[in-house]
Amino acid sequence: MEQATSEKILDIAQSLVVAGGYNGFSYADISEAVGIRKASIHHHFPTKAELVQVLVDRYTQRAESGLNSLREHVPGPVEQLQAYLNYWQKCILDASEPFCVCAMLAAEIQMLPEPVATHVRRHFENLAAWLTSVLKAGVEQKLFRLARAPEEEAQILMASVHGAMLSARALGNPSLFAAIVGPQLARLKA
Amino acid sequence: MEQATSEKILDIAQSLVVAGGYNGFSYADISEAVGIRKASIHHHFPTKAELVQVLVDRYTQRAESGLNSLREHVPGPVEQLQAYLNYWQKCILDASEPFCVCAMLAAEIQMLPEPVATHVRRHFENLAAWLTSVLKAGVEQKLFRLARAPEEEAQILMASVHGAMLSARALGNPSLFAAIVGPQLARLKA
DNA sequence: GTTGGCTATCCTACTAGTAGGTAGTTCAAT
DNA sequence: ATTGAACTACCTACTAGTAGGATAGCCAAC
Repeated sequence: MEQATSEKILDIAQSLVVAGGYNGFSYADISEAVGIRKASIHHHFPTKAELVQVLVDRYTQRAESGLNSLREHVPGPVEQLQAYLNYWQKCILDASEPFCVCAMLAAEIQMLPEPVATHVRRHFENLAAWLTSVLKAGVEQKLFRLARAPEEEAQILMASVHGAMLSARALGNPSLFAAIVGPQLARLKA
Repeated sequence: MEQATSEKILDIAQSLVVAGGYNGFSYADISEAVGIRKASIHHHFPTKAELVQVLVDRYTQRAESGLNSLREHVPGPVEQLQAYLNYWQKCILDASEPFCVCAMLAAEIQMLPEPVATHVRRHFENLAAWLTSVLKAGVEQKLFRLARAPEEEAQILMASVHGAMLSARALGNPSLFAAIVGPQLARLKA
């Protein structure tokens, strides 16, 4: 089963966004990477704003269903959180996706087309909500002992994850991600 | 005393970088904001890469001397750290500089001209080193009790700061910065 | 079962506008 | 007289986006 062209376009565009943000790539870049003419990309995605909007939508959709399936299939809040962090650790270590699309776009949110900005904001809200729910479950089962409200601890954890991605990238040291994020999980455990 | 044109150019360029990153602005944008022709900017800064390089250099220089003067003039490691965090909290709340130039550029470090990337990396190293030294001093004076090595805690703190900036921006909630970063300082205190 | 239409995909060729950058000039202050 | 800083005018390359045509597959109707 061949992959659909529009999916290929989105895949390439996503890796380009991860590398350089919204203004860091052009239709010509995608064209070259996919092996298709520029005009053909406009056939699938009339404007750049639409392309990125669909891209972010797909990303948030996948993230949400991925997180929810973790919550269903992984036993225990501690393991769920660990699985989430492991996922990113792997992505960063093997450079398959060394940065979160939405974190990248959030940095330039002021310059983004409004619909894209809205989707990015929603991803942050979703992620915070997921982390909150896992923390709450952990507290109920006496697996976590939090110094603050679960909502607050979720925000702290999310910020640590994004900050750790940034440090790993800035210092060119992929293993820094785990070194920063590991202790943050550890200190939540009861 | 009128401000020098080259400084005006750097000021505008810096605010544009903070808003949209390296590829988020053009000489035309600066031209308009400064009230000068495009070619005149090239007189001061022949290439965009040089302009941003000087910009980052000025930024890191200021940051380093600012941090060092904190360490000299503010009594006590706890207060020094608090002063650093307060500085950013103020910048974000009054929107005067709602994001760190180097954090912004670090996100797109793969696409930056090599000399710029090097300067950005150095800022991360400098900041981590400053935080480490303050934490060490605090431990010696029994003001901090760290669960990990000071170098590690410094990385965690730095990541929290950058992640908190990102969350505040993404969610359009400036006060989120303090809500994330405050508890991180609190948990270090003995 | 072949014809004819419909649609999806991709193409060539083009547009207007913007990117970073250059050449050469003017002009005031040294 | 020289210099620094500004200017006008321009260049080439690239940007997102458009117009219109070629090819192929599918799905009737005959």
